[in-house]
Amino acid sequence: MAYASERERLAVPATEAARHLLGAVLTHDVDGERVSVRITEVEAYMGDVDPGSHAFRGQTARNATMFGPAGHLYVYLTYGMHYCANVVCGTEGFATGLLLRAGEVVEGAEAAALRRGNPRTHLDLARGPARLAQALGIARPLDGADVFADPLRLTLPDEPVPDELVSTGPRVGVSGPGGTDEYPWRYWLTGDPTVSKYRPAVPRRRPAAAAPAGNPQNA
DNA sequence: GCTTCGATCTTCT
DNA sequence: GAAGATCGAAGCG
Repeated sequence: MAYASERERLAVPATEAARHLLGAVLTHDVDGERVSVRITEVEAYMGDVDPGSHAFRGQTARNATMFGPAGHLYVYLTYGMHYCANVVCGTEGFATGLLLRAGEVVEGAEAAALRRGNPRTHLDLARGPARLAQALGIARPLDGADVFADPLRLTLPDEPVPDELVSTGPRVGVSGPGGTDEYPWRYWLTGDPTVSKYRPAVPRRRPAAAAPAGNPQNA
């Protein structure tokens, strides 16, 4: 079936697979409640050569899925409260993947809005990696799931998106090497209204000094 | 409208 | 013990 060849289209470097994934539709079926998202923005992570990747320091229990075969979902919790989802690409063992950064809900918008709580507009339903995951109902138990098998279903476009419709740029939220335009590994559909706004990576400020000089408590 | 900050907890050093 | 592939609300102009 088409499934085998669709998986093969992801078994290439993430920078290439990105053009297959843009415009693709990811569906998640939870108890008959289906939400589908058309992917409009992705970010490539290139395994152990990529300082911005979770896999940079080698395989751990958390990122094991990234080291597996293409076409599986790597789901992780970030900042203690948000889930993000990657589609694993490339060759097994090389830990490359594409972070789903943004998309447009094309099916099940009501269910997605319910999960999201308080979206301002339809476009906000899946704009941003954590929002997209939440709209689709993706959480940790889906880590390692096959995107071509229940309860997920990824449908790639018949043909890769033409280059002229794809923009590239620096990655978002990645600090240090790998976050600059030295690695333009963020891809989006040019002009798509659901693409998340670019925010430069800034290290969070440390909490105010734990022991301020003038504090009497600090002896 | 844009900028800044707090929430919250897992994972790795 | 510290940082992190984020989001949303509050504050300010």
